[in-house]
Amino acid sequence: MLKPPPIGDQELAVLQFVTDHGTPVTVREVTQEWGEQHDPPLARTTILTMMERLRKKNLLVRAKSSDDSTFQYSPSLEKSVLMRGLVEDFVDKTLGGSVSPFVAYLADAKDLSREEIEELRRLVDNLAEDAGNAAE
Amino acid sequence: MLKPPPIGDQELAVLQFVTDHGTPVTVREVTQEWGEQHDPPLARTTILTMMERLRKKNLLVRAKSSDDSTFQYSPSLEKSVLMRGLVEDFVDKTLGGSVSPFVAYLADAKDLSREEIEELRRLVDNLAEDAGNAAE
DNA sequence: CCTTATTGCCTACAGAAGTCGTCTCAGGTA
DNA sequence: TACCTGAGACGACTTCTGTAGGCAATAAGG
Repeated sequence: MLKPPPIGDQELAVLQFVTDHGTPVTVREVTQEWGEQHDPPLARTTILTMMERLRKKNLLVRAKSSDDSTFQYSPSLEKSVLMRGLVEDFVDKTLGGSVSPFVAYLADAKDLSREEIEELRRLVDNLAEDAGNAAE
Repeated sequence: MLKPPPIGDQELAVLQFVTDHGTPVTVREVTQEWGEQHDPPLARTTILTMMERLRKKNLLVRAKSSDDSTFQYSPSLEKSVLMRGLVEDFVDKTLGGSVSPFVAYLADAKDLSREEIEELRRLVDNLAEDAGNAAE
């Protein structure tokens, strides 16, 4: 798992759609529910191509529908895992492994909900605790 | 400034190098101090191309060196501003505006240094404070 | 059986990114 | 002056992404 293949922006968007959809989807569904309500609507084949490319990258899997007529695509990773990978990648590659810029950004560019802040705080507490234990 | 042109990974790496360098740099310096210690060392012209492309994107500026023989490149954005832009972009585009995935990532992918944790805590405290004030 | 819509596959093409080779020009220096 | 060198400009080639047209097989109707 040394080299997660890079994903294009649009590819990612499709992947997110499929992932968020919950149940397996067909190309047509993605086209209609996602691609068509786009500034220039995306052609069915465009979606298909992207989904196939995602499949090559092992981010989607597909299986024949029950009536054996079309393919149903599903994400091969759980959303949380996917997200984590994305974040990890970003932190590594763009932020050079340091997480502070991320939080610094949050600190003055975003207005987080109270819950989010609370979550962050809890998280940091956990972090500190773990680090403390690990250091023993 | 609605549309910051996308930056390639390698381009970004160069930009980071220049930004972190502090003082203006020449193409040769970047080549020697950064490009050459790469798995396949990067040719001078490669660096030059990337730096010029970055200049087209207004992320680098250049000026003749004092002896008027070469160009000195400097970042056109401060590091913090650059970082923030990158993070903002990522949060928007990839995380769909939500920070929770980031938090989730931290929650179990971390090995943060003690200093980093400290910094995080400080930031979170600030966050909470600001939110409190802003909520008035 | 012939026609038409649907699905999947294959191919293509333009634009960005990554990587360089080559050309040219300003300076030195023998 | 003739030649070598460092620096920048250009152009070229490759891969990846985004987008899609066309074709073949299959299902659905007459």
